[in-house]
Amino acid sequence: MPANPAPVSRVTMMDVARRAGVSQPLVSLVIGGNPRARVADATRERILEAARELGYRPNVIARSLVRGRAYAIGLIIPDLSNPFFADVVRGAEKVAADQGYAVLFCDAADLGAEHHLEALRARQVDGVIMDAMGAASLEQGALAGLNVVLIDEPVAAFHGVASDAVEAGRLAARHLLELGHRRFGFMGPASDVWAFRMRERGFVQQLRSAGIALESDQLRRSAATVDGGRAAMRTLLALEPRPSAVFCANDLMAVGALKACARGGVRVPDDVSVMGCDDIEAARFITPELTTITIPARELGARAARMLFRLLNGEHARSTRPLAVTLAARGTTARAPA
Amino acid sequence: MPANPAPVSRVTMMDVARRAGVSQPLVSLVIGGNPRARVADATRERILEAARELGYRPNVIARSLVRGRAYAIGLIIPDLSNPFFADVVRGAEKVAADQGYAVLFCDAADLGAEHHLEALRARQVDGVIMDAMGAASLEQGALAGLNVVLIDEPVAAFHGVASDAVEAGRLAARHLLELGHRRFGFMGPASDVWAFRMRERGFVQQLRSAGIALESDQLRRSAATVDGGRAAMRTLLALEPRPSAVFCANDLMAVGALKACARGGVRVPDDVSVMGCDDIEAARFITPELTTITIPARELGARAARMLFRLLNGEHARSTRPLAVTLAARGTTARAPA
DNA sequence: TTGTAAGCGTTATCAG
DNA sequence: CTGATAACGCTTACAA
Repeated sequence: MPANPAPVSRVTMMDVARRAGVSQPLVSLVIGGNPRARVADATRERILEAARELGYRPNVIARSLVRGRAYAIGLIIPDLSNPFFADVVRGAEKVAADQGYAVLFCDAADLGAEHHLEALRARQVDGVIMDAMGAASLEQGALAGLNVVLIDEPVAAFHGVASDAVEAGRLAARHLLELGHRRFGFMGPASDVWAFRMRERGFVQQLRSAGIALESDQLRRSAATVDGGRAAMRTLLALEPRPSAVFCANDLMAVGALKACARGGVRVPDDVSVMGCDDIEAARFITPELTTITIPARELGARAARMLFRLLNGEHARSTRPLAVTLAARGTTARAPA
Repeated sequence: MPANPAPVSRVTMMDVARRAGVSQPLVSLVIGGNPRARVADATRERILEAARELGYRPNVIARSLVRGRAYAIGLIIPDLSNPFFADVVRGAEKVAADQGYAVLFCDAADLGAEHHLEALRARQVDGVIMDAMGAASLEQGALAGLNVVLIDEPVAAFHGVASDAVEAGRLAARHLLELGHRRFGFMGPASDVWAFRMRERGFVQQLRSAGIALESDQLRRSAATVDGGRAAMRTLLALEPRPSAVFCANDLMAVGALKACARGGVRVPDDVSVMGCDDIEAARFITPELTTITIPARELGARAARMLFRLLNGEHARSTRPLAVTLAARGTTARAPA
């Protein structure tokens, strides 16, 4: 059995200083790599060597305390089991790691955003990235005084990056219309998550401008999960007349919808066309591959991180325009049946 | 546009002390919640109220410095785009958050484990969880002096938790044998990741004890991804005679294998049975649903975290036996064709 | 060029 | 019970 807890780093600047026969602050000067530090080359060498021999590693905590910067950011997402958010995390983590920042990962599925925000505050994080967490509905002041970048949830009071969710809905509608569909269905969660609302809006708008109105029974509210999609599709399939094309608020729902079709003996895309939104990797696992709207999840995370760092550096973090989304026409959509 | 960087927490214990008319250390005593702190009820109340009014929040960084504990752990995984690891992360994060620990998330896909370990060290993390990162092949000393818990990679020198990977392979073989298959294929990555090696070993062993040997051409080396699986399956299908059952080292490969079958006009499971391993959620997205071995990813992460905390508390972290894996017999396997 | 002194926000150890 | 006083490891003036 391995040995027990060992202190991580016992070697301090003081140790290095003693070994090199200099004062501790001088070590700080050299190690800190301050470019304009004028230290005799000989001493510098001596210090660096002493540090190397001792295996010295700077203590970020101590540095944080004195500099008032934690060199860490918080990242809160609704649920890592949705691959879409996993990509957002990857994008943000990469950028942060490149900058030498740590990412304090928080999944709000269990503990709730407020709780995590409290914890992040206590850790003095330099900023927080939140994805689709209903920032508007957070307890008053949960975000006060924090450097925040919101993903896919434009709120005037905060910085943020977003995908072009309305366009996502429009693209879906356009694609389906072009295939000759005239009778539609839509499914999305009841929650007030911005991206879902906008996707729906874009979809409905585009249909309307083609002279097609959606009755309320063509518009199903259900959880944004596979099970939710399955349930919603069942009721949609029971409609009379039955929609020939269905747009799902995200890919997980679309997968559920497909399952419901398979179970109900409804052929996709021959009898009914199904579209998702997000373009998670699994969209191409299924057969036929899922027609969907590609949302650049990784880029969303990466941009949010970049924007946050710009903020932290006092640069003007101009809010960029929505990230472009694109149609990924694949196998679950086809011309409307005659 | 929102306002610029604001210091996170300006209120210190000193402020609270002044407001309550007591000394700062006394505030620490009260706030620290030390149960055996004998403080006059009146003063305690006064302090707590002052803290509330000022909106005081403890500064974890300062506490960390003096206590020599960061109350944070590092979590390094190979690649978050594999949903299996996302589940591991979820499990570990939940446990850590419950304990008031922060999780410094590190994806080794881009920067490499060594780099992240260095960064985690500098942050004085109390411990590190690593999943399938080839700890054995890490640069000498990269883990030295760190409290480490390894997932799915038993190394004598470190604590760890693992799934029963050999049994996973055996279960797959047994299932396929029971279905009457006699001619097999296996695909796995060339890397020396423990879990993959053991899955293969269990599979091969079980077949051998049934009197069946695998020729080298029935054993394909390929990346543990969808593309890798597709490529491997292509060559497997070209074999003469062709295997009637194929076990893939993980679900992503199996998905790729399925794609290759579809493309090659090979019916699953009628012509050939395909099995995966992991049981990621997407295993049930496809049709027919993927027969696979369920590896309790979340539990793996959760246990690793629990074990790490036991370690940190100086408790004897008994290494538990491998986590049980189970067969999930679904639609991609069937009786061997006549 | 280098050393001294002060302080970041806490906790912990002692005397009063 | 309470309150100085001294760390924790580092950065940053300011002296020498």
